[in-house]
Amino acid sequence: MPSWKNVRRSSGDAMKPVAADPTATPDKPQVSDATLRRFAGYHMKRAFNVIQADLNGALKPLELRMITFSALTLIVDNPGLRQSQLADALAVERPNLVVIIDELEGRDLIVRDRVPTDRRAYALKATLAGQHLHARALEAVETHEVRAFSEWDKDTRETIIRAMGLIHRRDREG
Amino acid sequence: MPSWKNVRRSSGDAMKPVAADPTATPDKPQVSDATLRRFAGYHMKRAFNVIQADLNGALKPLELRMITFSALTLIVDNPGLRQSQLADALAVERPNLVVIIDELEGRDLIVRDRVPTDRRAYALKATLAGQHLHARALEAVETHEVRAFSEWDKDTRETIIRAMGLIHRRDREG
DNA sequence: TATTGTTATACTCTATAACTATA
DNA sequence: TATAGTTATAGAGTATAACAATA
Repeated sequence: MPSWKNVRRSSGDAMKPVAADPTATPDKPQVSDATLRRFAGYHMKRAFNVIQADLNGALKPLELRMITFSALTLIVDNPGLRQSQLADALAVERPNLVVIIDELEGRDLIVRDRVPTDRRAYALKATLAGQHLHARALEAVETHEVRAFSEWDKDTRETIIRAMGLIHRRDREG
Repeated sequence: MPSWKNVRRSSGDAMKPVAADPTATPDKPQVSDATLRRFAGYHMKRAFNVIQADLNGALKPLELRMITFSALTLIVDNPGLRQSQLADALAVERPNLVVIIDELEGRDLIVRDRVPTDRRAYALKATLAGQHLHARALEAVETHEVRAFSEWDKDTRETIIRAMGLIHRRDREG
């Protein structure tokens, strides 16, 4: 008799419905995710949602989110960066970057300086306040990463970073 | 002289702005993501965006998305599943699941059967058409995974699945 | 009282077309 | 003609409060 646990699928019975066990306990039966669990994409989605929510929580006291933190970081590390370069580096569409920059500029964390040699473009620079907030945010994110990935040993962490890098580098270049 | 490449930060110079190199070539200078690159969360976000977009492309011919594919899979594997259980298994809020179920039901891929013993609840079951579409979708997703993760060797793939599993299981249970 | 499914709503993220001012 | 930044807009995804029917 099929049960909620250990449901397995093969090409042979793929079309045969597996009946729900009517004698299962009335309190929550186990839901089998045996099929989905085979896919790395499924695990990535689930894990990333947890990480992102958790990171945003860690940045909330500084009124930053993952994306505004990332933008601020790139501006601090690359003063004079233009919006189009930043959009490209963050893999964000230019129109969507505008509101992010507006937000950071409105809080006086960065400035939009005109580029004298190209009056269409802005050179983005962090203000002193922006640099200070960034330093605090960096600490918060570092603390978060240690906590969020505490179950991972060093090798696992390096494998993840290398493997994820392969994916988005291929997308960038291929 | 600081350049766009190889910008590194230490606590000592964290507050000192690194000037943009005004002599950099007018064509795209390199943007340093040295700081961000240290964080696993950053790599996960970038990689997951690529994978999700790619998977949705693979499912598009079947008019499914990642979330509708996942829902259909769980219903096929667990006939009689209730919406609240499915929402829980998918880590989706119940209100948001309603429209997903509406969509699958509207396409006659699943049915909402009343549960005789609890007239508040629905027992979700895949129709024959739903089972057929699911079998085709499963093939598409399997093909996609082989292609999407072609740079990963078997060990890497297993490490990812195990490591990601640790994150969302902790979230689920802790 | 508590739970199942639902409606309404809102906020974020993402994606595209079209405009302006410059080059 | 092409590019940088902008506006407007639309579609997903996600989250919460509150309701009707039922337990």
